[in-house]
Amino acid sequence: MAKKTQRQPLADDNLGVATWSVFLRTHAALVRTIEREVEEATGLPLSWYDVLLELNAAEKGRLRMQELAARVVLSRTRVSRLVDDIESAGMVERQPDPDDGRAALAAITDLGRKELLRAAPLYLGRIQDHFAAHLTYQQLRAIRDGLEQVLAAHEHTEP
Amino acid sequence: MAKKTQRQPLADDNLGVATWSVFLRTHAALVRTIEREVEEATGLPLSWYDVLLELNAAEKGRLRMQELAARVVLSRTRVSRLVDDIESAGMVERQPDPDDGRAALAAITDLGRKELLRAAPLYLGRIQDHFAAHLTYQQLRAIRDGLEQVLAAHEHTEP
DNA sequence: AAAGATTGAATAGTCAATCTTA
DNA sequence: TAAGATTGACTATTCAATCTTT
Repeated sequence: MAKKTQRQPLADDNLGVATWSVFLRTHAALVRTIEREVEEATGLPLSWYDVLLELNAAEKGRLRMQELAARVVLSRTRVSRLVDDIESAGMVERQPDPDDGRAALAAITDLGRKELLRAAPLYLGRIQDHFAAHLTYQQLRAIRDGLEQVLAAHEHTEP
Repeated sequence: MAKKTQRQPLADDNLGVATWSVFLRTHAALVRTIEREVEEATGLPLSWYDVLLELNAAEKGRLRMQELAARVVLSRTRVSRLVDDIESAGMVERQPDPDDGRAALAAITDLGRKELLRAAPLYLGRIQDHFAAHLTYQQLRAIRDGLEQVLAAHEHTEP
């Protein structure tokens, strides 16, 4: 009846926890490395890239601050100050929302698009080198589909 | 010759980038939620749990600060101050290293083990609910194995 | 000088309070 | 009053500087 789980009851003795653990460790290692390398190579912090990417993909290249915050991955709760910084660098500009005087729009500028296009291949290259290159097509699909399920379930529960 | 990549050259038009993207989004969403829920339920910050878990698993329940920093996932560069805080709460204690006067050992106390054992089932439950429950056995294995490959490759390149 | 650890100073991230418009 | 955004104040994270021991 004695089982090996007795020896180390808190560790990776079950598949779900082991998967979660490697998920955390991989994120910590890769995000830091890629962030540093992209900033070294382009001068653009990854958080700026994140904002410019979302604005560029949006209708008319602009979004309300709230929507921008919802789409961005890296600096969620800092968007207002982040946009300040990127605006100082001339890569976005704030515009009033014609439909709602309370809202503010952040719009990507020509310089912003230029910088985004310059940085993009470098970022994509790092993702390829550090992440995708080590996985097979089947593994990539399994990870993408699996995590999409997890994320969908999460968005279903949390508002 | 025209291809659809022309339309949206920066977005998720390739599997590697799409997988990376959902990887980032899942991490951002889940870590925040689980962190909050575990702290609410146990009073123990996840960063403390992280430290206690590694110390508990280590030989004699203690590690040199450097080794602890290397094993911890959440607050890598903060270990010294983190151990200060956990020490104030009586869950770890610093000990001199008999073999090297420069080094310091962090050792888990009885209270630390008690708190860890109390928090563990709650943390594991959240991992199950928010993460593992939404994946099949096959998906969990694919994610675990895939990310382990990625991490191994990373540790092979970066020292 | 170099390794191990801690600390100071700067940036990033979070939560609640505030200010403006609907 | 409530929604949208910004700001203040607090905590977390990081990097370089420092202090001690080898």
